[in-house]
Amino acid sequence: MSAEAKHNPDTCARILDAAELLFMQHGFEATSMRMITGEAGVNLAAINYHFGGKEALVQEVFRRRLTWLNQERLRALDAFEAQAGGAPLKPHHIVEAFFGVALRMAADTAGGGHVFMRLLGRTYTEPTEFVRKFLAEEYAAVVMRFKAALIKALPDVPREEILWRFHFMLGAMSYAISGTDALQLVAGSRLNENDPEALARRLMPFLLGGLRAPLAKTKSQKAFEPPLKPKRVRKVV
Amino acid sequence: MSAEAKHNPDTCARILDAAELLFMQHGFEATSMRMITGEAGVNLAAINYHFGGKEALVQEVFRRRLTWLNQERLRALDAFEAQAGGAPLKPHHIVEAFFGVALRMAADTAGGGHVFMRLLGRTYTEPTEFVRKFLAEEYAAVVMRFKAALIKALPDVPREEILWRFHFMLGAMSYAISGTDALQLVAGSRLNENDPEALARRLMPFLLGGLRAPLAKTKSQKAFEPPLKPKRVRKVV
DNA sequence: GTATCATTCAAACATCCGTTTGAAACGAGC
DNA sequence: GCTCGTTTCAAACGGATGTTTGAATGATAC
Repeated sequence: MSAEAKHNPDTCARILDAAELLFMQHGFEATSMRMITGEAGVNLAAINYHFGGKEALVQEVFRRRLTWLNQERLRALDAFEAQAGGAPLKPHHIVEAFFGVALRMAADTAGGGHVFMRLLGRTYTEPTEFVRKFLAEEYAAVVMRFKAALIKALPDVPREEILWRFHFMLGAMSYAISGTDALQLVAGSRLNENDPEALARRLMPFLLGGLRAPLAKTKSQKAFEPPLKPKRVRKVV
Repeated sequence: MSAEAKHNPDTCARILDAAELLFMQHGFEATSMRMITGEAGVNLAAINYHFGGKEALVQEVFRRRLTWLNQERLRALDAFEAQAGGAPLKPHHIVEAFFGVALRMAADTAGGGHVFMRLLGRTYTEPTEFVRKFLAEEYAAVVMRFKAALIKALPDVPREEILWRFHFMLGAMSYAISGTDALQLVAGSRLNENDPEALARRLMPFLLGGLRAPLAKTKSQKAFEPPLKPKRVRKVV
Protein backbone atom coordinates (compact mmCIF):
# COMPACT_ATOMS: atom_id res chain seq x y z
CA MET A 1 0.00 0.00 0.00
CA SER A 2 2.24 2.74 1.25
CA ALA A 3 5.94 3.22 0.70
CA GLU A 4 7.63 -0.17 0.77
CA ALA A 5 10.99 -1.62 0.02
CA LYS A 6 9.45 -3.10 -3.10
CA HIS A 7 8.10 -0.65 -5.67
CA ASN A 8 10.53 1.43 -7.65
CA PRO A 9 10.62 4.66 -5.63
CA ASP A 10 11.53 6.77 -8.64
CA THR A 11 8.51 5.67 -10.63
CA CYS A 12 6.24 6.12 -7.62
CA ALA A 13 7.53 9.63 -7.00
CA ARG A 14 7.12 10.62 -10.64
CA ILE A 15 3.56 9.36 -10.61
CA LEU A 16 2.77 11.18 -7.37
CA ASP A 17 4.27 14.44 -8.59
CA ALA A 18 2.42 14.30 -11.89
CA ALA A 19 -0.84 13.38 -10.20
CA GLU A 20 -0.45 16.17 -7.66
CA LEU A 21 0.03 18.75 -10.38
CA LEU A 22 -2.75 17.49 -12.64
CA PHE A 23 -5.22 17.09 -9.79
CA MET A 24 -4.53 20.68 -8.85
CA GLN A 25 -5.03 21.89 -12.40
CA HIS A 26 -8.06 19.84 -13.47
CA GLY A 27 -9.56 18.16 -10.42
CA PHE A 28 -9.86 14.46 -9.71
CA GLU A 29 -12.68 13.46 -11.98
CA ALA A 30 -11.27 15.30 -14.96
CA THR A 31 -7.78 13.87 -14.55
CA SER A 32 -7.46 10.50 -16.26
CA MET A 33 -4.91 7.81 -15.61
CA ARG A 34 -3.59 8.34 -19.13
CA MET A 35 -2.95 12.00 -18.43
CA ILE A 36 -1.02 11.14 -15.27
CA THR A 37 1.09 8.38 -16.76
CA GLY A 38 1.71 10.50 -19.84
CA GLU A 39 2.92 13.45 -17.77
CA ALA A 40 5.01 11.16 -15.57
CA GLY A 41 6.50 9.32 -18.52
CA VAL A 42 5.54 5.88 -17.25
CA ASN A 43 3.35 3.11 -18.54
CA LEU A 44 -0.38 3.25 -18.08
CA ALA A 45 -0.46 0.13 -15.95
CA ALA A 46 2.12 1.52 -13.52
CA ILE A 47 -0.47 3.25 -11.37
CA ASN A 48 -2.46 0.12 -10.77
CA TYR A 49 0.71 -1.86 -10.22
CA HIS A 50 2.27 0.48 -7.68
CA PHE A 51 -0.78 1.90 -5.93
CA GLY A 52 -3.65 -0.43 -6.71
CA GLY A 53 -6.04 2.02 -8.31
CA LYS A 54 -6.99 5.63 -8.77
CA GLU A 55 -8.58 6.09 -5.35
CA ALA A 56 -5.54 4.72 -3.59
CA LEU A 57 -3.35 7.04 -5.63
CA VAL A 58 -5.41 10.05 -4.59
CA GLN A 59 -5.10 9.12 -0.95
CA GLU A 60 -1.37 8.62 -1.25
CA VAL A 61 -0.96 12.02 -2.92
CA PHE A 62 -2.52 13.57 0.17
CA ARG A 63 -0.99 11.38 2.83
CA ARG A 64 2.48 12.05 1.51
CA ARG A 65 2.35 15.71 2.53
CA LEU A 66 -0.60 15.98 4.89
CA THR A 67 0.85 13.95 7.74
CA TRP A 68 3.88 16.19 7.83
CA LEU A 69 1.78 19.35 7.62
CA ASN A 70 -0.44 18.36 10.52
CA GLN A 71 2.48 17.18 12.61
CA GLU A 72 4.05 20.58 12.08
CA ARG A 73 0.84 22.25 13.15
CA LEU A 74 0.72 20.25 16.34
CA ARG A 75 4.38 20.91 17.01
CA ALA A 76 3.79 24.65 16.70
CA LEU A 77 0.79 24.46 19.00
CA ASP A 78 2.77 22.42 21.50
CA ALA A 79 5.52 25.01 21.51
CA PHE A 80 3.11 27.86 22.19
CA GLU A 81 1.36 25.92 24.93
CA ALA A 82 4.60 24.93 26.59
CA GLN A 83 5.64 28.56 26.52
CA ALA A 84 2.33 29.68 28.01
CA GLY A 85 2.52 27.10 30.75
CA GLY A 86 -1.13 26.24 31.25
CA ALA A 87 -2.45 29.73 30.57
CA PRO A 88 -4.78 30.22 27.61
CA LEU A 89 -2.96 31.02 24.38
CA LYS A 90 -3.42 34.27 22.57
CA PRO A 91 -5.67 33.87 19.53
CA HIS A 92 -3.00 35.02 17.16
CA HIS A 93 -0.72 32.25 18.33
CA ILE A 94 -3.34 29.64 17.59
CA VAL A 95 -4.06 31.13 14.21
CA GLU A 96 -0.36 31.26 13.51
CA ALA A 97 0.09 27.61 14.45
CA PHE A 98 -2.71 26.40 12.20
CA PHE A 99 -2.79 28.80 9.27
CA GLY A 100 0.73 30.18 9.42
CA VAL A 101 2.23 26.74 9.00
CA ALA A 102 -0.03 26.07 6.03
CA LEU A 103 0.79 29.40 4.43
CA ARG A 104 4.47 28.76 4.86
CA MET A 105 4.06 25.42 3.11
CA ALA A 106 2.17 27.20 0.35
CA ALA A 107 5.15 29.51 -0.05
CA ASP A 108 7.45 26.58 -0.82
CA THR A 109 7.49 26.78 -4.59
CA ALA A 110 10.63 24.69 -4.97
CA GLY A 111 9.72 21.56 -3.00
CA GLY A 112 6.21 21.23 -4.37
CA GLY A 113 4.44 22.45 -1.27
CA HIS A 114 2.96 25.27 -3.29
CA VAL A 115 1.27 22.93 -5.75
CA PHE A 116 0.03 20.70 -2.98
CA MET A 117 -1.50 23.50 -0.95
CA ARG A 118 -3.36 24.77 -3.99
CA LEU A 119 -4.65 21.25 -4.51
CA LEU A 120 -5.60 20.93 -0.87
CA GLY A 121 -7.37 24.27 -0.91
CA ARG A 122 -9.73 23.29 -3.67
CA THR A 123 -10.19 19.82 -2.27
CA TYR A 124 -11.99 21.16 0.80
CA THR A 125 -14.95 21.79 -1.49
CA GLU A 126 -14.52 18.56 -3.42
CA PRO A 127 -17.85 16.90 -4.06
CA THR A 128 -16.45 13.37 -4.21
CA GLU A 129 -17.45 11.39 -1.18
CA PHE A 130 -14.39 9.31 -0.37
CA VAL A 131 -12.07 12.30 -0.57
CA ARG A 132 -13.99 14.26 2.03
CA LYS A 133 -14.19 11.22 4.28
CA PHE A 134 -10.48 10.69 3.95
CA LEU A 135 -9.74 14.33 4.76
CA ALA A 136 -11.97 14.29 7.81
CA GLU A 137 -10.15 11.28 9.24
CA GLU A 138 -6.76 12.70 8.44
CA TYR A 139 -7.62 15.97 10.19
CA ALA A 140 -9.59 14.63 13.15
CA ALA A 141 -6.85 14.82 15.76
CA VAL A 142 -5.55 18.22 14.69
CA VAL A 143 -8.99 19.76 14.55
CA MET A 144 -9.80 18.54 18.04
CA ARG A 145 -6.66 20.09 19.49
CA PHE A 146 -7.18 23.46 17.83
CA LYS A 147 -10.84 23.56 18.72
CA ALA A 148 -9.95 23.09 22.37
CA ALA A 149 -7.22 25.70 22.23
CA LEU A 150 -9.50 28.30 20.67
CA ILE A 151 -12.31 27.64 23.14
CA LYS A 152 -9.89 28.04 25.98
CA ALA A 153 -8.42 31.20 24.49
CA LEU A 154 -11.78 32.91 23.98
CA PRO A 155 -13.79 32.17 27.12
CA ASP A 156 -16.27 34.98 26.47
CA VAL A 157 -17.26 33.80 22.99
CA PRO A 158 -19.87 31.07 22.70
CA ARG A 159 -18.33 27.77 21.76
CA GLU A 160 -20.46 27.36 18.68
CA GLU A 161 -19.50 30.81 17.42
CA ILE A 162 -15.83 29.95 17.73
CA LEU A 163 -16.24 26.85 15.61
CA TRP A 164 -18.05 28.79 12.94
CA ARG A 165 -15.30 31.37 12.81
CA PHE A 166 -12.73 28.64 12.54
CA HIS A 167 -14.82 27.40 9.64
CA PHE A 168 -14.85 30.84 8.03
CA MET A 169 -11.11 31.25 8.46
CA LEU A 170 -10.50 27.93 6.80
CA GLY A 171 -12.69 28.98 3.90
CA ALA A 172 -10.90 32.27 3.42
CA MET A 173 -7.52 30.60 3.47
CA SER A 174 -8.33 27.66 1.24
CA TYR A 175 -9.96 29.91 -1.30
CA ALA A 176 -7.06 32.33 -1.23
CA ILE A 177 -4.46 29.60 -1.54
CA SER A 178 -6.14 27.65 -4.28
CA GLY A 179 -6.00 30.93 -6.11
CA THR A 180 -8.58 30.42 -8.78
CA ASP A 181 -9.91 33.97 -8.48
CA ALA A 182 -12.92 33.00 -10.54
CA LEU A 183 -14.30 36.51 -10.43
CA GLN A 184 -11.05 38.17 -11.48
CA LEU A 185 -11.16 40.20 -8.30
CA VAL A 186 -7.46 40.61 -7.80
CA ALA A 187 -6.63 40.06 -11.44
CA GLY A 188 -3.31 41.49 -12.47
CA SER A 189 -1.14 40.45 -9.57
CA ARG A 190 -1.28 36.81 -10.59
CA LEU A 191 -2.37 36.02 -7.05
CA ASN A 192 -0.01 33.76 -5.18
CA GLU A 193 1.95 32.81 -8.26
CA ASN A 194 4.40 35.62 -7.81
CA ASP A 195 5.01 36.17 -4.14
CA PRO A 196 3.40 33.42 -2.08
CA GLU A 197 4.65 34.74 1.24
CA ALA A 198 3.00 38.09 0.60
CA LEU A 199 -0.26 36.17 0.84
CA ALA A 200 0.42 35.42 4.49
CA ARG A 201 1.09 39.08 5.25
CA ARG A 202 -2.27 39.96 3.75
CA LEU A 203 -4.32 37.02 4.96
CA MET A 204 -3.30 36.72 8.60
CA PRO A 205 -4.59 40.15 9.68
CA PHE A 206 -7.83 39.42 7.87
CA LEU A 207 -8.28 36.11 9.67
CA LEU A 208 -7.56 37.63 13.07
CA GLY A 209 -9.85 40.55 12.40
CA GLY A 210 -12.64 38.15 11.58
CA LEU A 211 -11.95 35.86 14.49
CA ARG A 212 -12.09 38.69 17.00
CA ALA A 213 -14.93 40.63 15.43
CA PRO A 214 -17.67 41.77 17.82
CA LEU A 215 -20.57 39.39 18.06
CA ALA A 216 -23.82 40.18 16.32
CA LYS A 217 -26.77 40.73 18.60
CA THR A 218 -29.17 37.87 18.62
CA LYS A 219 -32.44 39.12 17.19
CA SER A 220 -34.51 42.07 16.08
CA GLN A 221 -31.37 43.69 14.90
CA LYS A 222 -31.51 45.52 11.64
CA ALA A 223 -27.79 45.52 11.26
CA PHE A 224 -27.67 44.03 7.81
CA GLU A 225 -30.98 45.02 6.40
CA PRO A 226 -30.97 47.61 3.68
CA PRO A 227 -32.64 50.74 4.97
CA LEU A 228 -34.83 50.98 1.92
CA LYS A 229 -37.32 48.37 0.85
CA PRO A 230 -36.97 46.26 3.94
CA LYS A 231 -38.82 43.33 2.48
CA ARG A 232 -38.36 43.12 -1.21
CA VAL A 233 -38.94 39.42 -1.44
CA ARG A 234 -38.57 38.16 -4.93
CA LYS A 235 -39.61 34.82 -6.20
CA VAL A 236 -36.63 33.43 -8.01
CA VAL A 237 -37.66 31.63 -11.13
CA MET B 1 -30.25 29.19 -26.94
CA SER B 2 -31.94 30.86 -24.02
CA ALA B 3 -35.62 30.84 -23.14
CA GLU B 4 -37.61 30.94 -26.32
CA ALA B 5 -41.20 30.62 -27.36
CA LYS B 6 -40.26 27.31 -28.85
CA HIS B 7 -39.02 24.62 -26.48
CA ASN B 8 -41.40 23.06 -24.01
CA PRO B 9 -40.87 25.23 -20.93
CA ASP B 10 -41.89 22.47 -18.54
CA THR B 11 -39.32 20.05 -19.84
CA CYS B 12 -36.64 22.74 -19.81
CA ALA B 13 -37.41 23.69 -16.23
CA ARG B 14 -37.37 20.09 -15.07
CA ILE B 15 -33.99 19.59 -16.69
CA LEU B 16 -32.60 22.76 -15.17
CA ASP B 17 -33.85 21.90 -11.69
CA ALA B 18 -32.46 18.39 -11.83
CA ALA B 19 -29.15 19.60 -13.22
CA GLU B 20 -28.87 22.29 -10.55
CA LEU B 21 -29.38 19.78 -7.77
CA LEU B 22 -27.09 17.12 -9.19
CA PHE B 23 -24.33 19.58 -10.04
CA MET B 24 -24.47 20.80 -6.46
CA GLN B 25 -24.28 17.28 -5.09
CA HIS B 26 -21.69 15.70 -7.37
CA GLY B 27 -20.01 18.43 -9.42
CA PHE B 28 -20.06 18.91 -13.16
CA GLU B 29 -17.72 16.24 -14.32
CA ALA B 30 -19.25 13.56 -12.15
CA THR B 31 -22.82 14.35 -13.21
CA SER B 32 -23.75 12.52 -16.40
CA MET B 33 -26.47 13.39 -18.86
CA ARG B 34 -28.19 10.14 -17.97
CA MET B 35 -28.31 11.09 -14.31
CA ILE B 36 -29.88 14.43 -15.16
CA THR B 37 -32.47 13.12 -17.59
CA GLY B 38 -33.25 10.27 -15.23
CA GLU B 39 -33.83 12.60 -12.29
CA ALA B 40 -35.86 14.96 -14.47
CA GLY B 41 -37.91 12.15 -15.98
CA VAL B 42 -37.21 13.13 -19.57
CA ASN B 43 -35.55 11.45 -22.48
CA LEU B 44 -31.79 11.40 -22.77
CA ALA B 45 -31.80 13.37 -26.00
CA ALA B 46 -33.86 16.17 -24.48
CA ILE B 47 -30.83 18.03 -23.16
CA ASN B 48 -29.14 18.21 -26.51
CA TYR B 49 -32.41 19.09 -28.18
CA HIS B 50 -33.35 21.93 -25.84
CA PHE B 51 -29.96 23.29 -24.84
CA GLY B 52 -27.51 22.02 -27.42
CA GLY B 53 -25.10 20.21 -25.14
CA LYS B 54 -23.81 19.78 -21.63
CA GLU B 55 -21.75 22.96 -21.56
CA ALA B 56 -24.67 25.05 -22.71
CA LEU B 57 -26.83 23.46 -20.04
CA VAL B 58 -24.32 24.36 -17.35
CA GLN B 59 -24.26 27.97 -18.48
CA GLU B 60 -28.04 28.14 -18.55
CA VAL B 61 -28.25 26.72 -15.02
CA PHE B 62 -26.15 29.65 -13.86
CA ARG B 63 -27.57 32.37 -16.04
CA ARG B 64 -31.08 31.58 -14.88
CA ARG B 65 -30.38 32.75 -11.34
CA LEU B 66 -27.15 34.69 -11.58
CA THR B 67 -28.49 37.58 -13.62
CA TRP B 68 -31.18 38.20 -11.05
CA LEU B 69 -28.74 37.89 -8.16
CA ASN B 70 -26.33 40.41 -9.60
CA GLN B 71 -29.09 42.79 -10.58
CA GLU B 72 -30.27 42.69 -6.99
CA ARG B 73 -26.77 43.40 -5.80
CA LEU B 74 -26.51 46.43 -8.02
CA ARG B 75 -29.96 47.59 -6.99
CA ALA B 76 -28.93 47.43 -3.32
CA LEU B 77 -25.72 49.31 -4.04
CA ASP B 78 -27.63 51.92 -6.02
CA ALA B 79 -30.00 52.44 -3.11
CA PHE B 80 -27.18 52.97 -0.65
CA GLU B 81 -25.35 55.34 -2.97
CA ALA B 82 -28.47 57.35 -3.70
CA GLN B 83 -29.06 57.65 0.01
CA ALA B 84 -25.47 58.73 0.64
CA GLY B 85 -25.63 61.32 -2.09
CA GLY B 86 -22.10 61.26 -3.41
CA ALA B 87 -20.44 60.61 -0.06
CA PRO B 88 -18.45 57.40 0.37
CA LEU B 89 -20.51 54.50 1.61
CA LYS B 90 -19.87 52.81 4.89
CA PRO B 91 -18.08 49.50 4.46
CA HIS B 92 -20.85 47.55 6.09
CA HIS B 93 -23.32 48.86 3.54
CA ILE B 94 -21.16 47.65 0.67
CA VAL B 95 -20.68 44.28 2.31
CA GLU B 96 -24.40 44.10 2.91
CA ALA B 97 -25.18 44.86 -0.71
CA PHE B 98 -22.86 42.20 -2.06
CA PHE B 99 -22.83 39.43 0.52
CA GLY B 100 -26.10 40.10 2.30
CA VAL B 101 -28.07 39.70 -0.90
CA ALA B 102 -26.31 36.43 -1.61
CA LEU B 103 -26.86 35.14 1.90
CA ARG B 104 -30.53 36.00 1.70
CA MET B 105 -30.80 34.05 -1.54
CA ALA B 106 -29.03 31.16 0.16
CA ALA B 107 -31.71 31.26 2.84
CA ASP B 108 -34.45 30.68 0.28
CA THR B 109 -34.94 26.96 0.71
CA ALA B 110 -38.34 26.89 -0.97
CA GLY B 111 -37.61 28.55 -4.30
CA GLY B 112 -34.39 26.70 -4.95
CA GLY B 113 -32.07 29.61 -4.17
CA HIS B 114 -30.52 27.54 -1.41
CA VAL B 115 -29.47 24.77 -3.75
CA PHE B 116 -28.19 27.22 -6.30
CA MET B 117 -26.06 29.17 -3.85
CA ARG B 118 -24.46 26.00 -2.59
CA LEU B 119 -23.70 25.11 -6.20
CA LEU B 120 -22.34 28.59 -6.87
CA GLY B 121 -20.19 28.46 -3.75
CA ARG B 122 -18.35 25.40 -4.81
CA THR B 123 -18.14 26.55 -8.39
CA TYR B 124 -15.84 29.42 -7.47
CA THR B 125 -13.15 26.81 -6.98
CA GLU B 126 -14.20 24.79 -10.00
CA PRO B 127 -11.21 23.67 -11.99
CA THR B 128 -13.02 23.46 -15.30
CA GLU B 129 -11.88 26.20 -17.63
CA PHE B 130 -15.05 27.29 -19.41
CA VAL B 131 -16.99 27.58 -16.15
CA ARG B 132 -14.52 30.00 -14.63
CA LYS B 133 -14.44 32.02 -17.83
CA PHE B 134 -18.20 32.17 -17.91
CA LEU B 135 -18.38 33.27 -14.27
CA ALA B 136 -15.81 36.00 -14.80
CA GLU B 137 -17.80 37.46 -17.68
CA GLU B 138 -21.07 37.20 -15.80
CA TYR B 139 -19.59 39.02 -12.80
CA ALA B 140 -17.48 41.60 -14.58
CA ALA B 141 -19.84 44.54 -14.26
CA VAL B 142 -20.81 43.85 -10.67
CA VAL B 143 -17.24 43.36 -9.54
CA MET B 144 -16.19 46.65 -11.11
CA ARG B 145 -18.90 48.58 -9.31
CA PHE B 146 -18.16 47.06 -5.92
CA LYS B 147 -14.43 47.46 -6.31
CA ALA B 148 -14.93 51.16 -6.92
CA ALA B 149 -17.30 51.53 -4.00
CA LEU B 150 -14.90 49.82 -1.61
CA ILE B 151 -11.93 51.86 -2.76
CA LYS B 152 -13.91 55.02 -2.27
CA ALA B 153 -15.13 53.90 1.14
CA LEU B 154 -11.68 53.05 2.44
CA PRO B 155 -9.42 55.85 1.25
CA ASP B 156 -6.69 55.05 3.77
CA VAL B 157 -6.30 51.43 2.74
CA PRO B 158 -4.10 50.63 -0.25
CA ARG B 159 -6.15 49.72 -3.26
CA GLU B 160 -4.47 46.36 -3.68
CA GLU B 161 -5.14 45.46 -0.07
CA ILE B 162 -8.83 46.18 -0.52
CA LEU B 163 -9.08 43.85 -3.48
CA TRP B 164 -7.37 41.09 -1.57
CA ARG B 165 -9.76 41.46 1.33
CA PHE B 166 -12.68 41.36 -1.06
CA HIS B 167 -11.13 38.16 -2.33
CA PHE B 168 -10.86 36.77 1.20
CA MET B 169 -14.44 37.70 2.02
CA LEU B 170 -15.67 35.95 -1.08
CA GLY B 171 -13.73 32.85 -0.11
CA ALA B 172 -15.12 32.77 3.41
CA MET B 173 -18.67 33.17 2.15
CA SER B 174 -18.52 30.69 -0.70
CA TYR B 175 -16.92 28.10 1.52
CA ALA B 176 -19.47 28.66 4.25
CA ILE B 177 -22.42 28.54 1.89
CA SER B 178 -21.35 25.49 -0.04
CA GLY B 179 -21.27 23.90 3.37
CA THR B 180 -19.15 20.86 2.76
CA ASP B 181 -17.31 21.19 6.07
CA ALA B 182 -14.75 18.69 4.90
CA LEU B 183 -12.88 18.87 8.18
CA GLN B 184 -15.98 18.35 10.31
CA LEU B 185 -15.23 21.58 12.07
CA VAL B 186 -18.75 22.59 12.92
CA ALA B 187 -20.08 19.05 12.73
CA GLY B 188 -23.26 18.54 14.63
CA SER B 189 -25.19 21.65 13.69
CA ARG B 190 -25.68 20.36 10.13
CA LEU B 191 -24.31 23.67 8.91
CA ASN B 192 -26.69 25.69 6.83
CA GLU B 193 -29.12 22.86 6.35
CA ASN B 194 -31.13 23.81 9.35
CA ASP B 195 -31.18 27.54 9.72
CA PRO B 196 -29.72 29.22 6.67
CA GLU B 197 -30.37 32.72 7.88
CA ALA B 198 -28.40 32.08 11.03
CA LEU B 199 -25.43 31.79 8.73
CA ALA B 200 -25.75 35.45 7.80
CA ARG B 201 -25.85 36.49 11.45
CA ARG B 202 -22.61 34.63 12.03
CA LEU B 203 -20.81 35.41 8.80
CA MET B 204 -21.42 39.13 8.36
CA PRO B 205 -19.58 40.22 11.52
CA PHE B 206 -16.70 37.97 10.52
CA LEU B 207 -16.48 39.51 7.07
CA LEU B 208 -16.57 43.05 8.42
CA GLY B 209 -14.03 42.26 11.09
CA GLY B 210 -11.69 40.96 8.43
CA LEU B 211 -12.31 43.82 6.05
CA ARG B 212 -11.53 46.44 8.67
CA ALA B 213 -8.67 44.63 10.36
CA PRO B 214 -5.55 46.72 10.98
CA LEU B 215 -2.99 46.47 8.22
CA ALA B 216 0.13 44.44 8.77
CA LYS B 217 3.25 46.53 8.78
CA THR B 218 5.53 45.77 5.93
CA LYS B 219 8.49 44.18 7.63
CA SER B 220 10.22 43.27 10.86
CA GLN B 221 7.00 43.57 12.75
CA LYS B 222 5.27 41.28 15.14
CA ALA B 223 2.71 40.99 12.47
CA PHE B 224 -0.37 40.04 14.38
CA GLU B 225 -0.19 42.13 17.47
CA PRO B 226 -3.59 43.03 18.89
CA PRO B 227 -4.74 46.32 17.44
CA LEU B 228 -4.65 49.45 19.50
CA LYS B 229 -8.09 50.29 18.19
CA PRO B 230 -7.33 53.87 17.23
CA LYS B 231 -10.96 54.55 16.61
CA ARG B 232 -13.21 53.10 19.23
CA VAL B 233 -15.94 52.55 16.68
CA ARG B 234 -16.72 49.10 17.89
CA LYS B 235 -20.33 49.72 17.11
CA VAL B 236 -21.45 46.34 15.99
CA VAL B 237 -20.86 46.11 12.30
C1' DG C 1 -58.75 14.30 -42.60
C1' DT C 2 -54.43 16.15 -43.90
C1' DA C 3 -50.34 18.78 -43.60
C1' DT C 4 -46.96 20.92 -40.64
C1' DC C 5 -44.17 21.57 -37.13
C1' DA C 6 -42.29 20.94 -32.47
C1' DT C 7 -41.28 17.45 -29.36
C1' DT C 8 -40.32 12.79 -27.65
C1' DC C 9 -38.26 8.38 -27.90
C1' DA C 10 -35.27 4.06 -28.45
C1' DA C 11 -31.20 2.83 -30.49
C1' DA C 12 -26.85 3.41 -32.05
C1' DC C 13 -22.56 6.33 -32.67
C1' DA C 14 -17.50 6.95 -31.67
C1' DT C 15 -14.62 7.83 -27.85
C1' DC C 16 -12.88 7.75 -23.49
C1' DC C 17 -12.62 5.72 -18.94
C1' DG C 18 -10.21 2.54 -15.10
C1' DT C 19 -8.60 -1.88 -14.95
C1' DT C 20 -6.62 -6.39 -16.35
C1' DT C 21 -3.70 -9.50 -18.87
C1' DG C 22 0.34 -12.04 -20.36
C1' DA C 23 4.50 -11.58 -22.20
C1' DA C 24 8.89 -9.06 -22.41
C1' DA C 25 12.80 -6.70 -20.00
C1' DC C 26 15.57 -6.03 -16.14
C1' DG C 27 18.70 -6.98 -12.05
C1' DA C 28 20.56 -9.39 -8.56
C1' DG C 29 22.28 -14.06 -6.34
C1' DC C 30 24.74 -18.09 -7.07
C1' DG D 1 24.76 -19.15 -17.70
C1' DC D 2 20.83 -19.66 -15.35
C1' DT D 3 16.99 -18.62 -12.24
C1' DC D 4 13.80 -15.90 -9.80
C1' DG D 5 11.32 -11.96 -8.36
C1' DT D 6 10.42 -7.24 -9.65
C1' DT D 7 9.19 -3.99 -12.91
C1' DT D 8 7.76 -2.41 -17.55
C1' DC D 9 5.12 -2.68 -21.66
C1' DA D 10 1.54 -3.01 -25.56
C1' DA D 11 -2.86 -4.60 -26.11
C1' DA D 12 -7.21 -5.54 -24.94
C1' DC D 13 -11.27 -5.74 -21.60
C1' DG D 14 -16.18 -4.25 -20.33
C1' DG D 15 -18.53 -0.28 -19.31
C1' DA D 16 -19.79 4.64 -19.27
C1' DT D 17 -19.56 8.97 -21.48
C1' DG D 18 -21.65 12.96 -24.67
C1' DT D 19 -23.77 13.18 -28.93
C1' DT D 20 -26.42 11.95 -33.14
C1' DT D 21 -29.94 9.75 -35.80
C1' DG D 22 -34.40 8.65 -37.74
C1' DA D 23 -38.68 7.20 -36.78
C1' DA D 24 -42.84 7.80 -33.71
C1' DT D 25 -45.89 10.94 -31.25
C1' DG D 26 -48.42 14.99 -30.30
C1' DA D 27 -50.75 19.30 -31.14
C1' DT D 28 -52.37 23.01 -34.14
C1' DA D 29 -54.17 25.08 -38.45
C1' DC D 30 -56.52 24.64 -42.62
